[in-house]
Amino acid sequence: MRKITLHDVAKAAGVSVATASWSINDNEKHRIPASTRNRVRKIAHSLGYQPHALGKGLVNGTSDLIGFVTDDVATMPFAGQIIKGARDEAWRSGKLLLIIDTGGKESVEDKALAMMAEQQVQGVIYSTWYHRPVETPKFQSEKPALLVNCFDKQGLYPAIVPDEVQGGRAATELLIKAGHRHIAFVNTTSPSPAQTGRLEGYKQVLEEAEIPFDSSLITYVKPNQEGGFEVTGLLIDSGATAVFCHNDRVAMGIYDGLRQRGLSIPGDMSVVGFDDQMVISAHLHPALTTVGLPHYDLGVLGIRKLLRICHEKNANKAVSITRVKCPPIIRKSISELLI
Amino acid sequence: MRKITLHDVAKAAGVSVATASWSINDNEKHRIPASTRNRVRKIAHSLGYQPHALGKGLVNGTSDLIGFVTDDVATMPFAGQIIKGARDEAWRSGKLLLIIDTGGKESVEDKALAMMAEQQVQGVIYSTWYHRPVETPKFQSEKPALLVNCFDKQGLYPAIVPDEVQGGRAATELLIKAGHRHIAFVNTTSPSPAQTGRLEGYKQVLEEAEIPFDSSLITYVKPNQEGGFEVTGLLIDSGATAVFCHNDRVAMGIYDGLRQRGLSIPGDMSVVGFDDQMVISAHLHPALTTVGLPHYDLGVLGIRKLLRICHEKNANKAVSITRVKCPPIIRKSISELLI
DNA sequence: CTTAACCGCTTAAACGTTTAAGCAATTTAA
DNA sequence: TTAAATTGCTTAAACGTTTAAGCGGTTAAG
Repeated sequence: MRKITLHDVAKAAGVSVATASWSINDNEKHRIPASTRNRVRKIAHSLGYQPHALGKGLVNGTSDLIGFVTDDVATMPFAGQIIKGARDEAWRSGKLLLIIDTGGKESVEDKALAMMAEQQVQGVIYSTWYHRPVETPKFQSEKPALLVNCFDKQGLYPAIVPDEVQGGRAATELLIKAGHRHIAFVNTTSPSPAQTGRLEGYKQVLEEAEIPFDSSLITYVKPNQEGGFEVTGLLIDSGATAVFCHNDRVAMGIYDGLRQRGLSIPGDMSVVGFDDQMVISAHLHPALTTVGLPHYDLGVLGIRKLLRICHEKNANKAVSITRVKCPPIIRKSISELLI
Repeated sequence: MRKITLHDVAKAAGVSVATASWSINDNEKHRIPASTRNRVRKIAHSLGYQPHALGKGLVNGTSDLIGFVTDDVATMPFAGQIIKGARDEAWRSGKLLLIIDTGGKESVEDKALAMMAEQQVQGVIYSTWYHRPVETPKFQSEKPALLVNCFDKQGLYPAIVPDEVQGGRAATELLIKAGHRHIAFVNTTSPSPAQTGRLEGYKQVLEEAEIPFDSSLITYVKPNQEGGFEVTGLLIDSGATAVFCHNDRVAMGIYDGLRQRGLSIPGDMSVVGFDDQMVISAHLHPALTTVGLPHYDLGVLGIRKLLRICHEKNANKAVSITRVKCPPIIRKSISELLI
């Protein structure tokens, strides 16, 4: 049984292919009377007609695919939310995501961008699993492109990233509002927008609360469980009643460290994480109060902006960085301090 | 600047499009003398010619995309390895993965399968984030299809799944070899191939070691941290010296429970997990010995099998389920028992 | 010396769609 | 009553490839 083409539908309906095409798609220039349109549609459906994306794409000059190049979907799993957001938003416009993860290899990345161009994608989104500056990707076509969860050092493309400063503020505010005044900050040793942005937010809020900045409350560790575990001693010695951790994994390590010393959370120490890495944060004892990364929204906004650029021919060339809010997630790891 | 087509290349090289096409692709039926071929290729390259996947696909009757439909990439992150494996193997044959995750919604799934058909994919892989039986997906074309990490209840399609029985054996053997005789098994309450398979493996190994099966050592809990935490009491009372946990999250809960009672791992209790969920298992104190799921391999084998089916026209219709080994991952949570 | 095979290439059809241009019949405007 | 506009459609070109068929010219076989 051969595949049903538009031709078959047209013949069955006793009209030309042109009429069939206009009937099935709502072309605004060529209005077809409802009677014909419905008849053709009914016949198309009864024959089991399925449009042929390749034929369509060939004449339109573009497929209905949107390229999504990322360094690694799988490794840092919670970043998969970016894809989810992008997929949902793309879906709403009838577009499909063509995802390639490159494993961070530049050769793969170049090939990936070339393949996207070959596929005649509508545009390309370039995304990373953690927020960072990147070398400008070598987009292989003149199609629109933008960066999500990263930004190119030369500032040639629009970018959408989490607002690290606001995130740092949110975390610190949670502790301040609970009455804490001696708030340690366990930062990461890896230079990144997160490292500087969250610290900046922390400082801002302290200043606004008129708490003098005390650099002995700031420590730098590897951003994982081991880092948190090892810094616990210093943390206790510092006299802090609360700690803002660079991320949930560090917080998890500190949980371990405190428990090993017989200290309780939040009784002896209030803890705030960052990232809202569900597998961890929601299931620690007690559940961890943290700040989420707006991954889903990054994806949604990325596609939305990309499609907007696709549609406006008169390219609004204002290349800008959009910062998206990081929401505080309140659970059980902060104690209200009596003042 | 218009896009360079094969036509442009042909004209520049002073040959026909046919010759250009044969020169650029290595067609085995039509050999073109090396001199011509190299000349054309050089010109194509210097003009910056990029093949047009849509034109190609239209005449070939298929795109170079492979459909990958999954219920949820993002939620259960470690399953992203399936995609990684699939992507790597597809890449080796110059194919691209067209991934759609449906969020488990049937309406989305049906639409997704329809869209894959529209895109003229070479074939479709249907995958789930945990191993389970599924209703037979409504594949919308006669293209090859197969299931990965799941199998259809009617057995209409080939499937590739983890070997749960062997995994259960592997976990239990680790404990037996360390000298344990009283081995508890904290199973999940959710019915699944994992639930029955791992138990079966546990039983097999016990029997082979001539340890009588003791049903009081088997408990059933929700497969997460809370489940593990809550069962810790029972576990201690059972007199077991070791516990095989349905998964790493349960193990994490048991870590918490034991620690809260001042018991140590592996001194007071040896623990084996399942899944090798890196964020957890590699970073617990002590690092968790567990059994990995062969997600990456599932992906690789899935694509390999799919492409094989694509190529053999004389459809070898032997619809079979392939079971892939689950490797033990040895870390620090088992103590050698002196016998 | 004739016939057949081969070489290196060209011509042209085909894949399934969209859409500009055009045409006959009918309606509207003047 | 006639010209102009509108309606409802058709024809045919175009998108960028692949590939079957064919065509002169050379070489090999008999």
